[in-house]
Amino acid sequence: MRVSKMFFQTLREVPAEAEIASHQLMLRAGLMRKLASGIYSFLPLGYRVFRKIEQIVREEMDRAGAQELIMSALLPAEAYQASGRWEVFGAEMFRLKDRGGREFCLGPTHEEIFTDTVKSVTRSYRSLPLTLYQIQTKYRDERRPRFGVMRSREFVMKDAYSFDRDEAGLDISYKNMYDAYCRIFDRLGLDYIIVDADTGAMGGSGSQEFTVKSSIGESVIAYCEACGYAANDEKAECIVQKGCGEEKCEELNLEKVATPDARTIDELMNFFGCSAKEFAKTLIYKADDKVVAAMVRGDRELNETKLQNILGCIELEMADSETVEKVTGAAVGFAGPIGLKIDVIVDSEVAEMKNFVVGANETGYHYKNVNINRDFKATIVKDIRTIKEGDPCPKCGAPVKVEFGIEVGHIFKLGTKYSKALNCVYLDENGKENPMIMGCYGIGINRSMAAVIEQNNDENGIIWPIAIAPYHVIVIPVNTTDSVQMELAEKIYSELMAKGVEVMLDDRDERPGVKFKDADLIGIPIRITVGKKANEGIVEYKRRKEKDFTVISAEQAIEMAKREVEEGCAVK
RNA sequence: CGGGGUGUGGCUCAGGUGGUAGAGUGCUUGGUUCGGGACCAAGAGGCCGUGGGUUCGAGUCCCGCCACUCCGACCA
Repeated sequence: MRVSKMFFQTLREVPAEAEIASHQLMLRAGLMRKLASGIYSFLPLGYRVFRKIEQIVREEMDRAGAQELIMSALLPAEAYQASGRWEVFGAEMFRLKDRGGREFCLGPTHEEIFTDTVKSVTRSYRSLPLTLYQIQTKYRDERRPRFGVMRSREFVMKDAYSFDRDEAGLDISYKNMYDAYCRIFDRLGLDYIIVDADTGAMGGSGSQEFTVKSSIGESVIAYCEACGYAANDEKAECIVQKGCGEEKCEELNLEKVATPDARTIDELMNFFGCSAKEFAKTLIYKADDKVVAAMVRGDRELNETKLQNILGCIELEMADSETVEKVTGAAVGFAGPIGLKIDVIVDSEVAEMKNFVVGANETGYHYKNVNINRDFKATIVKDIRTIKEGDPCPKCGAPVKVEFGIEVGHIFKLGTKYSKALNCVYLDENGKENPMIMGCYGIGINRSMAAVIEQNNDENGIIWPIAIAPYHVIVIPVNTTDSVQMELAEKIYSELMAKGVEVMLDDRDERPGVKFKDADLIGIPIRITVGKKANEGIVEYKRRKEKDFTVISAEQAIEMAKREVEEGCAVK
């Protein structure tokens, strides 16, 4: 491609809307343009990268035996109503009606539609196992689109769905996808970690996230360097640290204390002059239509995902102050478990505490020396807190680390959630009907692209891995008015193309500085500069990721580039 | 959904106390340059987000709306 003819534009200044490196660079390098909040167009240069990522995903899916198809993004409501997700998705689903008033949505994900399709085609155990996939546009009306393409309202996802006869078959299909995902993210050049995750709105029995470590990531992961345990914060199990002597502690007499103006844990710490660990927070939640109380230690954060899973509710939110006052009979800030008439879910750590402080359900008062079982009863005792840096690893007990990550892939064991809801069954050898056992597997294409940039950039711009670079090589004649330079540049350009190398020729009548800056910004892995020594057939060969260049003959440069591209794109 | 901020050429931004628009960059043309975002000159490009109000007169003041953006949505 001749740069003079290319539809692209680089920006010298950082667009005001972009906060993070990948977003800034994608705009500055002219890979994409914003149309509206969370909605982007990909321009030719960006789309080339996009398609290469898609292609890697496609190759690995095919290699894993999955079959590609494509479904509409515009979907009738029925299948989602059957699975219950028409309600579950809530405001996040783009909904619309046709002229006849029938309801549709723009698909946020396609479990229901795949299930429905397989149901109508596949009847026999002989046809299983089966894995299908598509690379298709998804729509989610995000609460808050952010970070460019990292969290957008329209995005492309590779979604795959496996159908098996039994759990053992699912385990094999799942592992197969797991391995394919590792190959995909390896080929994309990403540094990632695989963590256990909650199944969330998808339902099912197990799931793992492929996460790229990054400070701007929105998922929180806890991992153990000692044993390799890794899970996201929604999932990471918390265990109770024993041996602090509480067990032997004598239970003191319950005492009601006037605590005017002390509502928050900070205020209470001041008032009582002790640490947050000696308080138990009582949080009032609305779980669908039911109101419940949940208790965690003063220094802990409640884990809403865990609580939601225990309660089995669809929606979970903190109760408003009106509800809190009605249920506790006190202003917000004085809730406690004693005398409450609603279910009380107690964190396993709180169940081990002795003589702690809770709200008295009376404005301006707290109880001290509270003890579980003597003073109140828990409806359920379970782990409902969020893991923190330094907490013991649930596998080996060593302190865990907590970091942020970008979720680029997610795999789930769905089980029969959708096949039962939509009656997707097969006949086994005995002619008996059984629901298919499903798995589903997603990769965000746009997000993966942004993640690669997050991990591969410097102050000058993007540094693409060769496998997904928009072009492999850029040839820069320093002076386009010099016919010797131009002739050599043209020769290198056409010879590289003849060898199957994707190459740009920066034939613009610009000063060399401008061309170098642009080449660095858009991150082309190999740069061949044709300058003063063109008359001797000598050029400069420079890699984007390295600081220095080497001076070699044009022939050597062509050979070297060809070899490097072959190596960089090779599939192991 | 709650709170804050911002809307002025493609991009980054100026425009006290009201008097119908500027700079830099980018773009076009000519010239001088030519190894890390050159210089000179001449141009093109804006119903100042939108609707209303105040006023002789609104980019500027008042009200509504919209869009974009940041923070929060774990406060007991």
